[in-house]
Amino acid sequence: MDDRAATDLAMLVLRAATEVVDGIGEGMAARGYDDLRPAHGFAFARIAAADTTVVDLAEHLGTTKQAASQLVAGLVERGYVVREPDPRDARARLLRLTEAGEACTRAAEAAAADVVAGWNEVLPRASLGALHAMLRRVVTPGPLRPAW
Amino acid sequence: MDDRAATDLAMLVLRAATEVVDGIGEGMAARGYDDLRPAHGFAFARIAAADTTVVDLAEHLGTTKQAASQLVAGLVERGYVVREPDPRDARARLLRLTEAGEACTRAAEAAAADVVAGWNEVLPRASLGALHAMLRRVVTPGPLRPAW
DNA sequence: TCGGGATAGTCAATGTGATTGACCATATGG
DNA sequence: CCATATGGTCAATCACATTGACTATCCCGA
Repeated sequence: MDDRAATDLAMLVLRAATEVVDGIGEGMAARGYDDLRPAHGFAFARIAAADTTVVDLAEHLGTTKQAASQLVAGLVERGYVVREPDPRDARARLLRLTEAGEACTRAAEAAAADVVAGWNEVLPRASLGALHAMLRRVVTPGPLRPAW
Repeated sequence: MDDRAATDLAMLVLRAATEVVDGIGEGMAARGYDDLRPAHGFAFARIAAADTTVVDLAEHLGTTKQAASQLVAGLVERGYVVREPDPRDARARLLRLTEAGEACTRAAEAAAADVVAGWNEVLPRASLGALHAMLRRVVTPGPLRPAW
C-alpha cells in the first residue's frame, strides 16, 4: 500500500466517523434529544460503564477536570446524571446515570445501530463482520475525543 | 449483526478516527508544524483539490462562511494560502496553496500514512486493502467535519 | 499523630473559535 | 436597468475549554 492509498484510507476512516457522528446526532434529534452533543454521549458511555468520578471522565474525554466538571453540571441540571458521595473517599463524588440518562443511552445506541444498518445494505453480509474484526485488531483502546 | 455489535462497530470507527486525528497531529508536530489543527488540514485538502472559494470551503467544512473566512485569514497570515482574484467573478477570490502550504500538505499525508503503516503491522497484508475497499463502498462522499 | 504533599472538586477569569447580524460589491435575470 | 441573489468581510456575541486559585480530604512518613 503506497502513501497515496494510505492517506486515502485515513480519510475514509475520518469520513466514516463523520457519518457516524452525524447519523447519531440525527437519530437522537429524531428521538427527541436535541440538546445533547457527542461529548455528552461519550460521557454517558463512560458513566454507565463503571464507577466514574469527574477526574476519570476528564481523562477519558481528553479534557481538563474543570471542563468535565462543567459538562457534568449541565447533565445534572437536565436530570440525566446524579452525583453521589463515594463511600470510600469523602472528596470524590461518584457519577451515576438516572433513568432518563439510561433511556438516553439506549436511544444513542439505537441511533448508532441505525447508521451501521445503512452500511449493511451496501455491503455483502459477511463483510460487516469482517470490518468489525479488522477494526478491532487495528484499533487500540483509548479515549474517544469529542473534538478534533 | 445485532444492536450490540452494531453499536460496537460504530464506536470502533470513532476510535479509529481518534487515532488518525491524534496520529496526524503528532506526526505534524514532529515535522515542525505545531500551529495547525485538523480543521486546517481539511481546508488544505479542499483548497489543493480544486478552485475553491471561501463559501465552497465553508460548505465543505460544514461551518458558516464567516468561520471559513476567519480560518483562511489565519492561513494567509501564516503564509500557507494566498487569495487571488477570480477572473470569472470579481466578487469571488480563489484560494490557492503557497509552496509552504503544499509542503505542509505533503507532511500531513506522510503523517497519515504513518498511522496507517502502524495498522499494517498488526493486520494481514491483504486485509488493509480489504478494509479500504469496504470503507469505500460504505462511505458516501461528503463533508469532513472538523469538530463533533 | 501530626504534618506535608498529593488528589478530588469547584469557582472565577480569560481566551479561542464559531455564530449571528449587518453591510458592501458584484452578478444575474426579467 | 432595476430587483434580487450571491461572495465576502467586519463587528458583536456566545459557547466552550483552559488557566489559575482555592478548599477539603486522603495518604504516607517521621
